[in-house]
Order: sequence, then structure tokens, then C-alpha cells
Amino acid sequence: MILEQKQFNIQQIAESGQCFRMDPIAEGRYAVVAFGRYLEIRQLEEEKLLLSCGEKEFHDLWKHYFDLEFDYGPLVARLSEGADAFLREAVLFGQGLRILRQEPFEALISFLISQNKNIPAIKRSVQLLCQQYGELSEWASASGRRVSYFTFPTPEVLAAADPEDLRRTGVGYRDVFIIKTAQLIADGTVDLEASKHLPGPEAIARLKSLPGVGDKVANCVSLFGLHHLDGCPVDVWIARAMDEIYSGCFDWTQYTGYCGVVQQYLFYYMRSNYGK
DNA sequence: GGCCAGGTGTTCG
DNA sequence: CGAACACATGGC
Repeated sequence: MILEQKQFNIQQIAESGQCFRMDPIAEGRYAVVAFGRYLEIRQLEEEKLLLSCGEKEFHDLWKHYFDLEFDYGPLVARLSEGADAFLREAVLFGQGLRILRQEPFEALISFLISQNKNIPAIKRSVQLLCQQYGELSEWASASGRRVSYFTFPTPEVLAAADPEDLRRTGVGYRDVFIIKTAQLIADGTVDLEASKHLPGPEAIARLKSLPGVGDKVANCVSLFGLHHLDGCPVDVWIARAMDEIYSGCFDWTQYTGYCGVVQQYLFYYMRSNYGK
């Protein structure tokens, strides 16, 4: 189906480091697996996309996944006219970014793996994790083309994983973190769905009770998995911006309620333009 | 081959 | 409290 949509650039989203299962399949085309489903997306024009699903699946799943109920227009307009010149540049550069509404458990395990890894390495481990512990599924286009893919593993499966097998996915020392965290989710000690309805700071506190989940990972999960927009992950790139661009004088409080979105524009801009 | 990566837990002042 | 260190692995 064709989708006319502002503030939606699939390349920017795919390269924004919030999701590790969105990959280029051809020029301007990406494939993503989420909620057990497979989708291909092609950017036709700045505000026009071709999605491989039908209207029903779009309304039932993808519309929400891509946060299309929310209009980023006013936010982009306000930030791109604000007093902060660097942020103005960052927002103009990443105007097509959106905060995805990912599955909480997938976000949790993905960002648990992300610690002390670069993005290509994270994607590799997540892919191997799905191949090894997910379910094989198949998608067929209207024309009959078939694509097989793996769903993201459930908490129960990872809770029962053998550390040695798990290490074959390249997760290294994070193996025990993943297994113990999966156990605490599987047995209900931490309820991710319920955490969606908690105040952001409280959700973060609960996430940090999980092994291997510190401040950074908890904020990523809160932002990308629970859609608490005040979650604000500070990784090496954001820290670099705070230090080198803002000389330690960035005031997050002026963006209360949506710091995570601001953070995402800065992250994408920094990584795209200030990398080595 | 060495440094770095969307860090965290532990230990030691 | 904060600083220093280990941790396993792959990208560049």
C-alpha cells in the first residue's frame, strides 16, 4: 500500500540506532521484523512510502509501531526555530526520525546486548539470537515472492538458554545478564507491559533492578520499548555532544516530557557527522 | 594490531 | 560519593 506521511524517512529511522532489526535490502528499501511480522518499506518520495502490507495490517500494527498517531510536525517546527543553533541543525538533518514503539522485551534484550558494542556488532548478535532462539516464519508478497525470517525469542526461551550456546551469538560476557533478566521477565518479577503505565522514572527504576541494566540501558528501554518520551539515554555520542558542543551547559529541563526525542535528533546528527 | 563501541558491576579510596 | 578496572567480542 501507498502511505503519504510527513516526518517519516525510513533510512533515517533505520540508521538511528534505536532498532537493530531494520536492514537495507536495496536502494531506498528496508525490511523490518517486529511483533512477529515482516514488512518491506520503500521511500518513494520525501513524504511518500510504499509498504508491503495491506490496509488492515497497517492499521492493526505498523501504524502504531511507527508512532504515526503522533504528529511530529509541531515539534520539528518548534525545535528547528529554537534558540539552540546546533539543535536546529540536528532537527533539520533528521526531520524524518520517529520514536518507534518496539516490543518491550525485544528492546530490553537488544539494549542489554548493546552495552560496549558498536551498532553493526549489536545487529549481528541480535540477528544470530533470533536465528538461534526465535521461530522460523515466512512472508509472501501478493505476487508470490517468499521471504523467510526469524521472530524475536520469547522470555521463556531465553530464560532456559544455555550460556555456552548463547555465547555463539557473540554476546560475550552479557550471556548471564540475558538469561537472568529473561528469567525475571518470564516469572513476572518485572512486568514490562505494566511499566508502560508507570511514570517514566519509576519504570526506569524497575528496569535497573534487572542484572546488566544500568542507567543507559534502562533509559533506552523506557524510550524505545515503553514509549516514555522523557527517557533520555546518554551514551558516548550524547556525552560527546554535551561536552564538546555544549561545554557541559546543555539544559535538558527545557525539553521536559520529550527529552528522549531531542536526544534522538542529537544522537543521529552526531553519529552521522562527527564520526571518524 | 590497537583502539573503540548506544555500559555495567565491583572494588577501592 | 567518584575513580579505576575487568568484562567478551567484533568493527574499523
